Order: sequence, then C-alpha cells, then structure tokens
Amino acid sequence: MSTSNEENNDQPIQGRIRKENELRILKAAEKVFADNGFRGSTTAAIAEEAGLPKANIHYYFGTKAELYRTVVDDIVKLWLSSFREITMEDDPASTLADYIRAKMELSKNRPEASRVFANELIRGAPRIKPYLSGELKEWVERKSKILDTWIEQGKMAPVDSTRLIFHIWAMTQTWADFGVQWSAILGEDDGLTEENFDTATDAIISTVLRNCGLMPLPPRKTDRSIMSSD
Amino acid sequence: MSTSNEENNDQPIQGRIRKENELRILKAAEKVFADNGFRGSTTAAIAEEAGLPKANIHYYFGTKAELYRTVVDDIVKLWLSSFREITMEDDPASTLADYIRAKMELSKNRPEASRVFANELIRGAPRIKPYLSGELKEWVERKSKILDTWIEQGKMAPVDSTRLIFHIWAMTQTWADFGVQWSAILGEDDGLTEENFDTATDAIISTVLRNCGLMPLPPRKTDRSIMSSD
DNA sequence: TGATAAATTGACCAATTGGTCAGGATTAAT
DNA sequence: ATTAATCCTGACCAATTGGTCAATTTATCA
Repeated sequence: MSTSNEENNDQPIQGRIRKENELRILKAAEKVFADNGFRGSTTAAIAEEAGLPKANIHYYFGTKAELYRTVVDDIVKLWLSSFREITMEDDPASTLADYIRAKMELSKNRPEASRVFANELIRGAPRIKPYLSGELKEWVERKSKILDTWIEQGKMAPVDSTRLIFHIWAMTQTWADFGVQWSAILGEDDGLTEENFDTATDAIISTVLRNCGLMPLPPRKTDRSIMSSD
Repeated sequence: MSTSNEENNDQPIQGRIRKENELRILKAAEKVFADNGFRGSTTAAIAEEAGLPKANIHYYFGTKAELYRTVVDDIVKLWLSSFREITMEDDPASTLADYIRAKMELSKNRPEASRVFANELIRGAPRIKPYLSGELKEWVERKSKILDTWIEQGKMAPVDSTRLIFHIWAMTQTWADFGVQWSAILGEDDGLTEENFDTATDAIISTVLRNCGLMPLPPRKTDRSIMSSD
C-alpha cells in the first residue's frame, strides 16, 4: 500500500542521504538514551547531539519510541554477533579466556551500548523481555550445555555452568555500566584507562579459570616457613 | 530565620504525622525512581504510588530534586552501615563468605535501593560523585589493605584485592539490578525465587574462595579412568 | 531542462510536567 | 474552648514535551 519507497532491491543507492542521516541520528540517540534512559531522553536533546533540527528526527524515525526500538535492536544484534560459537571440541581454558576478553573489548569500546541495555534491564526490560526469554535464553542453554559436556569429559571441574556465564557477564559489564564508580575509587579522574581494562581482564580470567580448575593457584607467601625450615 | 519547626530536641513527638508520611513518600519514591530514573519519574507517579495527592509530596519535600537526594542519601547510609568492619585478625574464608551473604541479602530484600543506585551510576553519578571518590574510596582502600595483609601473612593466595572487591559487588548486585534478565533466562516467570538467590550465593562464594585459594577444587569427573583402572 | 521524489525546517499545538498557593480541615497545647 | 501550628488539597500556571504540517529547498533522473 504505502508507496513511499518502491521495493527496489537492485539499487538501494537511492537512499544515500537517508542512510547517512539515520546513522548519525542513531549514534546520537545511543548516547542520549544511555545517559538519560528512555523517558528521560528528549527528542530535542537527541537532535542537538546529532546537530540536526528536531523535526528531522521525526522525519526519519517517526516517534521517539520507534527510534528507541531501533537503537535497542541494533544493540541486541551487536550482542549476539559478538558471541563466538563454541563447540565441545574446544579447549575450555582458552575458550573462556577468549570470551572474557571479547566481552571486555565491548565494555571498553561500546560502553554506551552496554548502558542503554542496562537501563532497559533495570526498568524491568519492558521492551525486550521476549528477546530475553527467547533468543538469549536459548543461547545460554546452548553454551551451558557445552560447558556441562566439558565437565562430564573431565576437562574442567564441576561448576554451575549457568551461573558461571551470568557472573562472567556481571564482572565484564560492570566495567562499562558502572565505570564511573570504579574510576572514582581508583582515583582515575579522567575515566578508566586502557590499563585499567587490562588489569581487570586479567583478574576476571584468573577468577573464572581458577574456579573451573583450569589455572593453578599461585603459591601463598611465607610458605617458606612451612616447606623448608632452614 | 525559618521558624517552621522550632529546634525542640527534647520532644520530637510533635512531628508524628510528618514522620509517617515522609516515610510513606520515601518508600514510594524509591520504587518509582528505581523504575524510571530521576528524569523519567514524575511527582504525580510518586504521589499515586504513595496514595497521596501530588501537592502533599511538595508540602513535605519541596522539589523533586530534594526528594531524590533524600532517597539516595538514605541508600548510601544503608550501603555503608551494611559493611561489617573487619580486621587483620579475622579468618579470610569466613569473612569473605559472610560479606557475600550480606550483600546478597541486600540484593534480595532491597532490590529497589540497589536499582536507584545503579541508575545513578549509569548516568555518570552526577549527584553522588563526591561520595564515590570520598567515603567509598576510603572504605575500599581500608578493606583492600586488610586483604593485602592476609596475603602477606600467607593466609590466602595473592590476588588483586581491589578488583576482588569490585567483582564481588558486580556479581552480587547483578542479582538485584538485572534480576529480570536472570529470571527470564532461568524460566522463572514470577521473578527470582529464594532458591535462586541461595544457589547464586553459593556459586559466588565458591568462585571467590577458590580464587583466593581458600576452598579446594572438587575433583574432576572421569578421574576414575586415571586413578583406578579396574 | 523539466518534473517528480526526497529532504529540510520554522512555526505551531495539545498534553504533560514540576511547582505554587489560598483557604479549609486536623491536631496539639493552654 | 481558644488559639496556634500543622496538615491537606483542588485549582491553577508557566515551561517543557512529543509530535505535526505546510512551505521551501535540494537531489534524482528521464
């Protein structure tokens, strides 16, 4: 019915300006939504951040709710695509370490995306609950099944695989969502540094791998007094 | 100057109704702020939640900003008071386990408080930054120093004590802040259960204690095939 | 070049918002 | 009972908000 844009599959070149502006608006919207949540964000603020008049935002995205949906959907896509597929044949230690590193890269490079998502969750996820109990639930079940197989094969110690995944998310995403808290406590007045992220990544990897019996404990200090007397 | 309430230290009985209503409003405000953040919350919504006319809220708290400040300050007080003091002489394993249990109790019983705090942090903590780089920073430094002493004494394995604290917070608070996500994935349609919290608590304690060399690893499965061959 | 579609935007509107206030109702103290 | 303080609240207001629209400009293409 709506003939606003003919189904011209061959040449999507026509919408060059549109693509550009949509991207610009989406980027601005992600930042504003991250800082203020859905209800707290105004289309005027998004327009200013994008350097466009407000009417322009509505021309491209209709309503604020539609714009928000698009932003959130993009983030969900990013989330899912960043999850490398793993198989039973993989090595547990390196697989888990790689995954933690990948998640920390996201926290470092796309903190706004993480914060938009966090905002949504804190408010009870009114707009993405289907995704949580659908795609995401299945993803977790698939992964935890593989972890359980590794445990069954004796490749790692028996742990609660589902909680392991949850807590990896908690530890990695906290560096994006609550970054201000950690930088304030660490005395980093200009925000978290590359080094902060590296140190945190190592700490998380050690925590997880030791929990799974995949990394030896460093010896305690003053073991000297017990092991070799004189 | 303002004679609205004489400094009558002896008998604060006079403000009985005031105390009651303030408490009622604060409770409602905590819930609404948790669900919508500061900018997203309306005084009308708080009034309805409290079962009072809107003008009443302003009668007791002046502006929305003042009310919010009061809510946040109360939560900060709760946070700090829940931190049991620990000393070098304490036992690392039981102290850490107790602390994790205490934080999980807070996540279970006061999730709204945690979510108000999380909202504030996600937005860059505009109203509580002094608290973060002041009281909270000092608290963390004090605690991590004790952990370092334990390490020096050989009572636990050498770990990054500051990140250990950060990650304990991340793992425990995620069960309040992002509870909807975990319940959706776990298939708990009516929200997290008491049992969910118990299981999570055990998982976190195991993770932390193993990381610190304070809890032995359970043996891997199929070790049978190595140890006793028939 | 002319014509059609797409993009732009200032001006505007109805609804919602935080906050005020005057006047009445309760409560507490004498 | 009188009085003063406190409590209560409907009605109101100025500012902000999401969204519309008509008029104009710019891009596209035969």
